[in-house]
Amino acid sequence: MPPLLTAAVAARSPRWERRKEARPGELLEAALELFVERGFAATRLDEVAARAGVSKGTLYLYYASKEDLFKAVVRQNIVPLIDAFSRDVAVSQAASAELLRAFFDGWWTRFGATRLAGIAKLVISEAGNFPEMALFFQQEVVGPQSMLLRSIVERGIARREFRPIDVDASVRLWISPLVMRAVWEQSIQPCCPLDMNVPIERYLAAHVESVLATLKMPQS
Amino acid sequence: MPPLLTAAVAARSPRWERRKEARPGELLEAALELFVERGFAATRLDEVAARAGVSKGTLYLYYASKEDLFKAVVRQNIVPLIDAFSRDVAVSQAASAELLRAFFDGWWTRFGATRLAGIAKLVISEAGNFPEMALFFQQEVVGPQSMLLRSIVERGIARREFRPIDVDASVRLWISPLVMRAVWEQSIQPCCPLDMNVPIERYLAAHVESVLATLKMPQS
Amino acid sequence: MPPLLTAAVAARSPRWERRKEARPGELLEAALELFVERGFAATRLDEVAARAGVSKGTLYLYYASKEDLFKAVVRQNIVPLIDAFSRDVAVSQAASAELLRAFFDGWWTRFGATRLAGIAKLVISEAGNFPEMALFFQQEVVGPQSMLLRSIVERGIARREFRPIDVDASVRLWISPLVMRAVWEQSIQPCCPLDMNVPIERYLAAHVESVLATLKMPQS
Amino acid sequence: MPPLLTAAVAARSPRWERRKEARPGELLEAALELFVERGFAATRLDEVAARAGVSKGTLYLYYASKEDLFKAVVRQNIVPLIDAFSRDVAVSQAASAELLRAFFDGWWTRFGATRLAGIAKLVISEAGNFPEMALFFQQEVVGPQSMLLRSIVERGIARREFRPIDVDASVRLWISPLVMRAVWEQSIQPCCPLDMNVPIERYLAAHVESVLATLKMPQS
DNA sequence: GATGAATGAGTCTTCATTCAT
DNA sequence: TATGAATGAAGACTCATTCAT
Repeated sequence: MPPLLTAAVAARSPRWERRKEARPGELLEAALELFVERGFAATRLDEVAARAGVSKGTLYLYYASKEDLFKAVVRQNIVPLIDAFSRDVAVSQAASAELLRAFFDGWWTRFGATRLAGIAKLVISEAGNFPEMALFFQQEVVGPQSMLLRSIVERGIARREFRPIDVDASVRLWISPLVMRAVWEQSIQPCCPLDMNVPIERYLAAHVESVLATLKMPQS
Repeated sequence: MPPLLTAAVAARSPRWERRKEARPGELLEAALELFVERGFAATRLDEVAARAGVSKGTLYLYYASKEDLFKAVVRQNIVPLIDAFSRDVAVSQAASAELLRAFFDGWWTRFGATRLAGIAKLVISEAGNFPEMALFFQQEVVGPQSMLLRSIVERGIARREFRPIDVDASVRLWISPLVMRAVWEQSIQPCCPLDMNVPIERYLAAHVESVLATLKMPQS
Repeated sequence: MPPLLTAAVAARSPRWERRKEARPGELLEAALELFVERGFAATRLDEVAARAGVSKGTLYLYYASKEDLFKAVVRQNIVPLIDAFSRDVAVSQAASAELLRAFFDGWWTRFGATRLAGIAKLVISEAGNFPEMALFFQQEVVGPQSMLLRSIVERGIARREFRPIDVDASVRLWISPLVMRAVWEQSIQPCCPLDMNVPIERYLAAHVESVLATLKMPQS
Repeated sequence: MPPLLTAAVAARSPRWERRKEARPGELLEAALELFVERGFAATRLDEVAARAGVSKGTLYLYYASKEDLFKAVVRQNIVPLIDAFSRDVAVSQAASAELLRAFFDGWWTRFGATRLAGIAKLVISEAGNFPEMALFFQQEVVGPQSMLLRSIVERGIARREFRPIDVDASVRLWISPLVMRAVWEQSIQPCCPLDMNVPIERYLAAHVESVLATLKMPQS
């Protein structure tokens, strides 16, 4: 048997297999983009299927309905995000100020600059129509991240690196600029070509500076 | 004459009433609520009309299309807001720190706690489908308010009340928690009944404290 | 009392009265134009009323429905047409050839060049939706005119001015070019700006010539 | 197993069938009938779909809008008609009188007695709303046919078979009775059950006779 | 499994008709 | 009598969903 044929067969078969495996992911990818851009109702399944390179009927082999697809998009994109971040921060021995800086930089790198930004915008937009999603998002994403930031702040206060403050309020307060910036870049920003936004580095630097100034011990 | 008959006649409401003056406002009100709650596409004009107490056809006497209604909702609710605020703050003789506090409190009272919060959420959600609205919102609302905050900060720096900082970045940074909180209360919050959010007073207080800490002159 | 005021009052009042009398006619006029131009369904009562200078509600004071208006338009424009023409021709002492020429010229002047042309186009177009109108038109307009033409031809044959022919067929045949031309000018012609149609005089002359050639006695 | 069951199973027609090839034709057929009968505006797409045996939505798989369907109906039915006729007549070696007779007979057989008659009535009725269609019809149908008739007449004159006449006027004149009769049978005629129209053979015979009498050389 | 033709419920939009003024 | 705001039934069109191939 000619080696070339063997190779061709060998090469073709796995790709076919791989595509079949990859279908759900490709569909979720396409759906995410469109849902983020247009919202749930204005997204047509025709387009999702087309962007994923399959027919509309195929979509229904993987997801039972449009709602189903929406929920899968949100869930599948959120779940992988709630893992590694906490661990990295929790085991650190660095100074609390450094931890804070790492938290904000890491948040942006791992979430704000990724598709989580789109998910956040999506969930905020469709919360009225999908309350479970909003709750899920709050519990699985916002809550844990707040806890993480809270733990850093509380560690700093316990260690007398930071002065005591209203932790509950501050945590929600200091998460906001990150989420807001992420959401902004997904919605308003693309519509304002003339608005030169501040570069993210300066934005983050100013944020860290502000947070640290607030936490600075009185005499130090 | 029997009182009952009188009552019956008085109670008999005509099949419809002629209220040309009041209609636009009632329709915009109803539309605003529904658009904010469900988004543009998921809002049915039947419902808008029903909530305004008119028939579907009447809606078209005042707005030529669903898009038209949407734009009217945004515009009519934004325009009245962009006036008085700046003037009040601009003429103040108070210390810059007090001005800042007034700005944040005022922002919440005049915007965050009003229907502008819903508009903001709406514009963010539908920016993909209505870029002009997003641009309009940025130019008429976000921009002017940023300018106002910026002018306060710069006044304080010029007067040596504040230390010099990255004004561009800080302004955007310090607006975020207000907008975020407003949007949050319109979307995620109502879906999370168990999440006891920090009261707005503590939230604002923490914000002002943080901002002032950042702006404090080194030795003072 | 100042004479000017008297004059003004005197002048206004009759005009007001006159207008009231004239309303139905003005409405029929406006309706005729629009019905001819766009057909029954595509004509909006808004426009009819506007063109007649009244409100839409006023229209209903004179005509109970759109169908009613349509029927009035057709009837009121047809009825005045079935009177004088026959008499003029019937009493003539002229040679039959001259009578024929007079018939065709008269037909064009009295019908083809008037609003009857529009009515004809209208009735033909809407016959499917208003069979009674079509029947009415046939009986009141087409039939009588055919009878008139037939009587002329038969008189000529009886007097040996014309040779005997298939009168039934010829009468219908020789009416056609007139009706066709009239309809054409109401529908296709306005859409073909580059098509230089033959002037009506040459068209009629050719028609009369053709008819007379057909009717000429063999040896004469 | 009971035969009845077998029959039932065999007879059970699926909820819908997949007949991509056949659909456009069936839809155009159904649409043509209804458009001719009722006009454009009064024809409902539901009915077109129902008559074609499909659902309303299916119609939109093939035609993007009602206007689109209308234009397709006109175009698809006209285009096939503008070809063979000219060739047949043009190559003939017969006497010009015979050619003329062939032209009129052929016109009726190929156009007047076919669905073109309905199209003509349709175009005349809707010219006000679809000027392009009217222009198209004039250019593709009326124009070419006039040219054909004109060429026959001019050939006869050139060969001294016919006497010289006003060709432009005569051509338009002599086409009219055919078009008129065709249109008549599509609109007024069906509404006048008592009107015994002249049979088409006598009508055509009288027409040919009239035309030939007009064209006869003086002394011959 | 994959396809895409077919479906039909759902929405926006129009407009003849009504009726309070 | 005249008005024009209000109505609601009707119709074009969309699109999530189904199913024969």
